[in-house]
Amino acid sequence: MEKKSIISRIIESGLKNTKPRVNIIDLLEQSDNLMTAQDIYESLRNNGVSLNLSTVYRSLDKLTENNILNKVMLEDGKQALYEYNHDIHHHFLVCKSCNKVKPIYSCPLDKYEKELEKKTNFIITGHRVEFYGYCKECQRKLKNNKTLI
Amino acid sequence: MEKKSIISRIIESGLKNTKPRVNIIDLLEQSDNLMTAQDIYESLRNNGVSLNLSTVYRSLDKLTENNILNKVMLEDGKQALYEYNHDIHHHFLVCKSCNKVKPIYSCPLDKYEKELEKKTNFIITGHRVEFYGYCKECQRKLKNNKTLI
DNA sequence: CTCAATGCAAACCGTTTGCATGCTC
DNA sequence: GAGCATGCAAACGGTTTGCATTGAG
Repeated sequence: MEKKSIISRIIESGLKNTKPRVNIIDLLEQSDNLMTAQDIYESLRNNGVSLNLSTVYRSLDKLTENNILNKVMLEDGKQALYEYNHDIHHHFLVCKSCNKVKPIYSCPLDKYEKELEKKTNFIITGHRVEFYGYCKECQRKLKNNKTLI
Repeated sequence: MEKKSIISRIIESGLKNTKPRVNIIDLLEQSDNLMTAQDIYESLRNNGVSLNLSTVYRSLDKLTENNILNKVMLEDGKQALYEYNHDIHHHFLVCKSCNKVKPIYSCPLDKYEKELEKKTNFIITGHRVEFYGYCKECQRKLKNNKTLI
């Protein structure tokens, strides 16, 4: 994505256009993986961008509030992950060995959600789905090591 | 559940039968709601059981490891919740207003999971699903207050 | 008697916050 | 120039850990 469109996305949200915000969005938009605040901080520092961890957290909060980014909490609950919000509904496939997280762009829950609303009298506004298992690479590694039960 | 069967469940797992463990299992088995470590700690204290928060955490760890309890991390990621493990596959319906968590004992994902395994070459060992929304009571309250957007 | 479990206090670690300074609009 | 954003350091809060003591098997 061009810097210009990143900047206009920030401004349209009513936020101020600052270097840390542009850099964070740019990084996440280009990243294949979800990243933690720490990941982002280190990655930017390593690329010569000087900024503070608390700025990263504050930026992530603002950008998540404004739907430019998504915040994701996986099962372990240790630390939050962030991704650029492409506005495409999706879920995740998480490898329990290497911890890689792959997005899945199909969702089996639409009909089920409607049924559930009727059954429970809830208004359902969203859902979260994750699949846990072992990716192809780790299956191979673990088979060789015989550590996969 | 009777104390006796709680104790035998502990012993069968190879753990030692101690008061904190029996009390924690007993409490969670009878609770309608998921509880945090802090909840458990306070509830037991209020019932005259003297024990330490770190004992609660250590017990919860051991009991979760041994599948007597389940540990659940919701979207906010603030604190872990625990439930007695009835060995029935289920998911949760979470009210974003009152934070109540209701188990749902149906699951729409079995077929989908198989498809996904083929498509992605993952071995899938489990999944997690939560629905977020507003429960009947909170819908009413919020409608009156006009604070539900 | 041995080893696992507990109590207590201190550490941990991801995240948040208060305050002075800087920068965007 | 006004008000939001940042840097820095300190606080927070849930959870974990080291160590001496207790208690189950």
